[in-house]
Parts: sequence; structure tokens; C-alpha cells
Amino acid sequence: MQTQDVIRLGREHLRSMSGHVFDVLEVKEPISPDAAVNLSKVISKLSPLVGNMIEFNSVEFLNDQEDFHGHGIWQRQDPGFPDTIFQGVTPTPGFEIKAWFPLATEITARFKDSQNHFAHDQTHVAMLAWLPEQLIFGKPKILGVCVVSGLSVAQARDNHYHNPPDYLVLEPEDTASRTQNLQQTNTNGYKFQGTQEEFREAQELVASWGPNAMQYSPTPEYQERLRELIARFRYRLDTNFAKMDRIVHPGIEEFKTSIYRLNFHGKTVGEWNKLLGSKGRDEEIRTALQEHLGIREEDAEELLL
DNA sequence: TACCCTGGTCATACGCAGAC
DNA sequence: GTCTGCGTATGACCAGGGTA
Repeated sequence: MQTQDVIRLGREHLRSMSGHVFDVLEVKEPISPDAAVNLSKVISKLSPLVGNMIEFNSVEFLNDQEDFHGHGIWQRQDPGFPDTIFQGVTPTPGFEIKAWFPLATEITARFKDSQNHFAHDQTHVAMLAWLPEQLIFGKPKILGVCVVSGLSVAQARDNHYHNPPDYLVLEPEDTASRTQNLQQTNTNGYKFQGTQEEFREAQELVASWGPNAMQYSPTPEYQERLRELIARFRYRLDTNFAKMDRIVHPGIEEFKTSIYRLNFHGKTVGEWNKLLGSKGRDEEIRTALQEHLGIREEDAEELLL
């Protein structure tokens, strides 16, 4: 079995997880419509915890597949990149697993790894969209899975953001001499903060680099030029850099659209997202939850007796 | 006016080094 | 051994400007 075979099979199995319910955690049904409204406002707090559970359960799920038996084993790396690797073939295939809770305001998972990490296209990104079975309570259910190559995501990110001198994508510095926890492995984005006059000056500097000045490159030579800009002009670190929601990767955009269009308990996921995320519409939220989830006032009365 | 995009902030966590 | 600081990392929400 070759690296790309493992990736292909892994992709197929991960995609087959659509509709799968993880029996790892269960949120109890709220006892009243008011409790349901309150729960709808805080359910996203579960996202990091459930996201992690989904990540390591995905590894178990892959190891349960007979296709891989006798060829190697999937192992979780935490911390480490990617989240799961297949020990048994080289180059080592892996999946970086990102859980997405589509009632959140945006996909907050980031992908900051350098293009340099994907020389053999051996690492893919698997995004798993999940919701509680009953929208705001129940067990986590996978709505859909999107698997795309890590290289394509890194390239989409760099091409989307990099626009010198206005916006710079910088590769990690050489931090090999630092202790492990202080070593940099991620790219970062920087936004120009100087005056218009300084911006024109910076533009002239970029123009002096030649015809490929605007073309992003992770090579040391090109990165050295970018660091010259950072040293001469004011930039700010962009804390939203590389959010999966913002890098305009065609596969991820298509996946987002398909998830938001899914029908889930009487509305599309996108409609639930808008409704539950809106301010001052508690009565509307309450009515929708009562209508589509069957939460009744009488239930609360029975439970309180 | 609703929606989208961008910029910003907050909360939390980890692992290591150095001080005590 | 414990505490604290540092640098890095992740995930969530909110505000404001631009636009259809």
C-alpha cells in the first residue's frame, strides 16, 4: 500500500462518517422553552471539547476499517501536526482533522502550516461539520465531511492573503536553537500600518524585486525580502490570519454552502445559524425551538413536580 | 437594511525555563 | 517542588465599514 492509497482510502472512510452519531457525550433536553433559548446561546461553548473528541474518535474509526489491517496503524499526535498519521508507509500519510460547529459565527479553525510541509502532498485536511442530534441537545452527529489536500489549502491561503507591501505572509523564523515549546512552525500574516507616504515607499521597494515580486514564495531568499519590509515599516500581526472561513478555498467554500443548505429539524442549518445568532429575537427563537424540537412548557412542569 | 468582510478582543491552554 | 513568565496556539464572539 502506497501513501496515496492510504490517503484515498482514509478520505473515503472519513466521508462515510456523514450521519454518524458519536456516543461520547450527551446534552440533556432542556426542561422548558426558556431553558432551550438559554441553551441555544451557550451550546457553542461545547465546540472545542466535542471537536477534540471527534478528532480522536476519528482515529479509532479509521483503525476499525479492515482496509488498513496488516498495512499499518493510525496514530493520534497531540500536540503535533498533523492530528493523525498512518505508521506503516513512507512518506507518512496523515490527516489534519478540523471540527466545525456550523451554528458558530464562523469557522474559527485556522490552517497556518507552511507550504514547505507538503512536499509529497501526503497530508490532507478533513473538516467534519457536527451538531447535536436535536440541534441544541443530544449526542454529537456528523453532518458532513470535506477532505482536501493540505497543500491546496496552504496555497489558497497564501495566494489569498499575500499582497506586498499591503499584506505579508511570513514563514516561521529559524528557531531551531529554542526549546521545543518556543519553536515556531506556523506562517503568520502581517498588515501594513504605515502612512500613505510610507506605503508608496514600500511599493517602490517591492517593485525593485523584479517581475515576480508579488508572487508568494516560501523560499529563504523571498522571505528575507519580506523581513526587510517588516523591519523598515510598521505592520501589525493579523490574529484572524488563516481562518478556514476566510481563505476562499474552493472545496471548503463548496462544503460550507452544502452544510448551510442541509435541512435540519425544519430549517436549513444556515437558517438556524442566522436565527440563533440574532440579537433581541428571543421570542422568535423560543417559538422555533418549540415548533421544531417539541419542547413544551408542560415538560418543565412535570419535571419540577 | 441586511449581509458580508475585516479587524479586534477575550478566554483558555500548553510546555518549558528560571527564580525561589 | 512550586510558582511565574514567556511564547505559542486555539476557538469564540463582536463591532464597524462597505456593498448590493
